[in-house]
Amino acid sequence: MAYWLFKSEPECYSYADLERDGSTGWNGVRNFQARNFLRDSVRVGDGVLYYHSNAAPPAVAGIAEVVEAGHPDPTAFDPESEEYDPKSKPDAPTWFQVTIKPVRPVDPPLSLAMLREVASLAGMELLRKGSRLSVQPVTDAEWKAVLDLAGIKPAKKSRKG
DNA sequence: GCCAACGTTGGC
DNA sequence: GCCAACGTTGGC
Repeated sequence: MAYWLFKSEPECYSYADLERDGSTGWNGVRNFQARNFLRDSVRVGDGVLYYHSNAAPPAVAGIAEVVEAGHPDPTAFDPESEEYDPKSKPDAPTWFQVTIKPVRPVDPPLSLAMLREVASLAGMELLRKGSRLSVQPVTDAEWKAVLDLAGIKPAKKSRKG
């Protein structure tokens, strides 16, 4: 079980949009490092911090969960899509997506400014100067700290009976 | 709107 | 393989 942070501009696709849709393919990622995470590392059941970039304020707006691991991003094959990439072929896809579902909103959202004030998050990729990675790993400690700030109790581990 | 930081492209 | 030019990201 691993944790991730996914960025989305709320004008484009917000956490509320995810709740409305029930689940979504995280498509349109066109960065190789992020692609590698989606293709190789993100697993079913992983936790996702849903981050609103280019927002006022930029903030973690929700918690999501991975329901399908990496598979080809269909928008890359679609000439009608803005994300179309003719170099990506169905038999040799370049771009991948995972499918996520909403778990619960973070309300009020945890703003970037608030996260910067938390000592235990000082090493977080999101807070690194110049960080632009749209799919990034989150450590166990960072995940716990963020959920704690959001007032969310960690999910009970099923106890061996 | 500004601009720093970054990733990609392409000439050589 | 280098690196300048360019386009994009994303906070402010």
